[in-house]
Amino acid sequence: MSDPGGLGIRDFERSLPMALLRAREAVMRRFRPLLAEHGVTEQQWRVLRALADSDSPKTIGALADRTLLLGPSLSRMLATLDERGLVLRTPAPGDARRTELTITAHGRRLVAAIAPDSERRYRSIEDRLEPGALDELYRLLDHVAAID
Amino acid sequence: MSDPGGLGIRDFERSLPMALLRAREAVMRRFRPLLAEHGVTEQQWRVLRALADSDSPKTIGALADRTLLLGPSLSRMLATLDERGLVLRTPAPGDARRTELTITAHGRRLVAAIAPDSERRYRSIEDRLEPGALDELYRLLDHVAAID
DNA sequence: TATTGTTATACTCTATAACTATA
DNA sequence: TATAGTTATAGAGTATAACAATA
Repeated sequence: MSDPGGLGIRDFERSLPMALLRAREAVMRRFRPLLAEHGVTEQQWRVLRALADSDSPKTIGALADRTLLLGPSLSRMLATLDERGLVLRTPAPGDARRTELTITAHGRRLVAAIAPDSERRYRSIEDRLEPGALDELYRLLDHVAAID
Repeated sequence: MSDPGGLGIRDFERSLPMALLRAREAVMRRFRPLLAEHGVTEQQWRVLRALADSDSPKTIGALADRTLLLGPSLSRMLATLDERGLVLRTPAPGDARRTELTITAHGRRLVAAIAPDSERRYRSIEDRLEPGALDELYRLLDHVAAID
């Protein structure tokens, strides 16, 4: 059924946003309980992961691009994470408009505490797919992400 | 860089939820302006598409599964769509607990009005990918969605 | 008792605009 | 004037629990 209602629109099952969302939901259903146990939201986890990823401090703008969060959302979230001692906000040397963000030792410990269970769940997903499926999936997703 | 911070967690770029989100964002960036022009949110569009897809009425529960929305969110949203004359809520014959939902003629006209532009944008995405990439992507996404 | 849906509540995120400080 | 970030505000969605009606 390629045009079920005769409305000139593709089948709902053939909607790329829906297919991406469904896959993401299936994955996140396995990770959300873990994040909840440690008191972090999905978006906060994105921020902590992005900061833990490298040792170089990041500006808020760079972090917003990387985590797909908007400036105002990030701004408030970072204040919360700062209060919890998970991140550090310092004025950028050389440009006082910028804020540099680094993850604290406490923040790193939180990431490290979640990591083993996270990797275990990740592998259980990988094990249910054909060999090489994830590599191919990443490749295609990167292509789609690069369209604009 | 497979374990950049030495925290036992995979690189942020190798996070499946992030890769799925990035791809979805790239796609949605092209569709959101169109939906906004017609005064529907992303989630409302999901509901209208799901209802337009078949002629058989759907219960709220079935619709929630299909659109990946929660009951309470759907409940309020359907009240709004009903007020706008886009959907119809009727008690299910035989089981008064259930509500059956159908898209109205007005709703179908809205879907049909958005469809051509939507399909055009969809094809422009398809054109930027390798031939067959979308078919393969759907196949892999379906596998991931089926893990639970 | 279990199921279907609604209402209540609190929280978070999205989105845009206005504003401050700095460049 | 442009840029980086914050604050303000409105709106929408997420998530859980409590509730009513029906099965």
